[in-house]
Amino acid sequence: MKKKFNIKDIAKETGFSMMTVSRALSNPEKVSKLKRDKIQKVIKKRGYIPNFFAGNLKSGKSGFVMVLIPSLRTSIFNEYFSGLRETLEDQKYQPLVGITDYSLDKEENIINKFLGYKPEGIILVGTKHTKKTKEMLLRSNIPLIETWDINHRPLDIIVGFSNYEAGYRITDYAIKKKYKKFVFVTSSDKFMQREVRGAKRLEGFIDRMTKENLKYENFQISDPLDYIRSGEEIFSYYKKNKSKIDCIITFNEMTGLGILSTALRNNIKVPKQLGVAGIGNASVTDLLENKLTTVNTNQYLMGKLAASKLIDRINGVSLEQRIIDVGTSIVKGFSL
Amino acid sequence: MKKKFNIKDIAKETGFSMMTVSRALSNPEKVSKLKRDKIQKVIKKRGYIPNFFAGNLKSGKSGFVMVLIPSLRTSIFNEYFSGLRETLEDQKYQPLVGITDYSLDKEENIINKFLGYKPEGIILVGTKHTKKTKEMLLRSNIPLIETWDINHRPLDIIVGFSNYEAGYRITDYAIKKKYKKFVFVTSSDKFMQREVRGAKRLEGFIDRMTKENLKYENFQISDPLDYIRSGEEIFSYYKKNKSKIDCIITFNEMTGLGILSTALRNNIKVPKQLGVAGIGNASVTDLLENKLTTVNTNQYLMGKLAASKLIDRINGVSLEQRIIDVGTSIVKGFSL
DNA sequence: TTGTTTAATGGTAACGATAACATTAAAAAT
DNA sequence: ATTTTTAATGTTATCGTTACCATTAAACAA
Repeated sequence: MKKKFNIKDIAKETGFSMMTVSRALSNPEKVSKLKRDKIQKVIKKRGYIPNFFAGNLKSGKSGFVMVLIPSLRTSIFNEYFSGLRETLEDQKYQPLVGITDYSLDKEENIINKFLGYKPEGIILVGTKHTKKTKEMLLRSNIPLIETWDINHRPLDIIVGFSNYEAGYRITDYAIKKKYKKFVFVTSSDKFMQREVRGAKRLEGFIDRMTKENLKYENFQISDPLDYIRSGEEIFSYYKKNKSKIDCIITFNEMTGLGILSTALRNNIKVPKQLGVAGIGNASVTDLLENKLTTVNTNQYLMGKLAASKLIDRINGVSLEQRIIDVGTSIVKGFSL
Repeated sequence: MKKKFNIKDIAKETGFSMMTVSRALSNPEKVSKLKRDKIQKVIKKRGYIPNFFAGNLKSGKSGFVMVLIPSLRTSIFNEYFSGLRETLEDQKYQPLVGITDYSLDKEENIINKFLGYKPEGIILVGTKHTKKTKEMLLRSNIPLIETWDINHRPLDIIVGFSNYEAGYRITDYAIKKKYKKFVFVTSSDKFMQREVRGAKRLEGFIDRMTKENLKYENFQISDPLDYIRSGEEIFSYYKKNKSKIDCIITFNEMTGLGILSTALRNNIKVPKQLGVAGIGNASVTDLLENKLTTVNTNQYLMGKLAASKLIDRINGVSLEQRIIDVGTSIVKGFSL
């Protein structure tokens, strides 16, 4: 094994003490320029790489921020993650990324593991967590942001939007467009236990429907990650029940794109014959010729805001609000 | 500050030695069930969280794998990253994600920083790096995979495909479809210094063109990350030069989707009046009603393969091949 | 001049875990 | 009964930094 080169060796080679070398690295202004330069020269020449583990161990500061995301396989969370990452990076925090696959149990496991990296902050998606997750989080006493949803009892701070409102709003918009016969698409029950936010969107839809005294169906797709296939599933359901359906609203945007694209390919007249809308606006939503009508949930902003509130919190800045609503708004497309 | 609870405290509380506790955590089978259970009970009761930094420092093993990606803002790297991540996670490795924004200098900076986390492996996108990057990587002597490209002088191991071939192949396909007047879209020169892989795709295009004695143009978009706007830029160029263009090939898939969608929206008859093709197949490419013809570059497979080769390498498994080509293939859409 | 502040440096003791070796007791082999 | 092997545990010495406190010299003030 290669012999490691460390601060001690630099100290020996320069003749300075270890502390001076350590300071030259982390508090350069506390060391005379002369020594700093000599130290830098040796570092360059020998290719010294500091060991963060040692530093973190002693200082107790890791620079890590735990970032948990349901998935990065589809593009749903890309903008959100970019917002987070850019802001964290600007402030010299290193995101530690974990993928939960929409599973609260996986979330629990990852949190349990990641706490060992002594993150200085935590950013989660969703406000629903297992009991043990909550216990761990509270016990750890680490600044925490929950995102992508709103409730009135944040574990620490929430930066999100109301999924209920999103469902309600797009439904309201569709009703005003005179559609009468609705289908709301969610993932299968099995998956829905995970997809908490989808359930809230459905609730919003149902409430608006009920208010109008309209009937509706809830169609469930088998694999929410495969939106191409989902599109086909929904379409074949539509074909069988054409007379009973004039508007399809999906619980997320990728599924909306899936059914929209399939419908167009099958020469359905959208939005005349069939209205289609989704919820959420990953930037791909404006790609289709027949742009998807959807609900803007401000992912990028939400990411940026979540990160900056977290950093405020880490730095002990006092916050006026613990619940920050980034809001939702209709994105008018052509599909509805 | 909250008092920390560590192995020493568990040792005290159970009456066992620190080593027994340590073993109960990392080599449970080496500790009698009786003690293990008691230790587990205390851990649960007190919410003990191990400190990875301490462990890593002593053991020299971090469990980290450095994963550098040009961008996660668009969906181009989603599948690749998912492949990587899933495989790494299966083998208990924790990806440490860095975003380079397609910049070789940023890549250098991130590598320099991340080496401090003592990663056990490194996975990069691309085979072109700054001189200092190469020096650092070689000096570090850490198993390394380069991806998304092929050359014959790998720093360590390459798992990729030929971007030249991808450009050549889609052009060949387009020529066989009888298109004659080509535009190849890349990003602006400024950006192209970064977009090494785009340049190679262009080369492949040019070589195929030259062979056929066909003339062509190279149009450059201003912001490759904004494919909606790129679509409009390309389209307005097309409108001005309609008579001189019957086929547009873009250096990546998102830009291809951008121009395809804009063209359709403007009632251009694709593929009759205008052929459109991209290179690369993020799963969104099949979304459009008029599905994009493109080149499959096997991202998910490449990710999985890169990760598993890396792990082999970490484990000292001897490899027959240091250059692994995942290949490319035409994805027949309707746009060309 | 003498006392006081400031800047630059160094010595020592951790941070919290584990590798490596040592020990003991029990089980197996002769 | 004695030796050998195995399993379970403990002791000690770090891993590579930085916090903390001490020291020295120079700069400034009274």
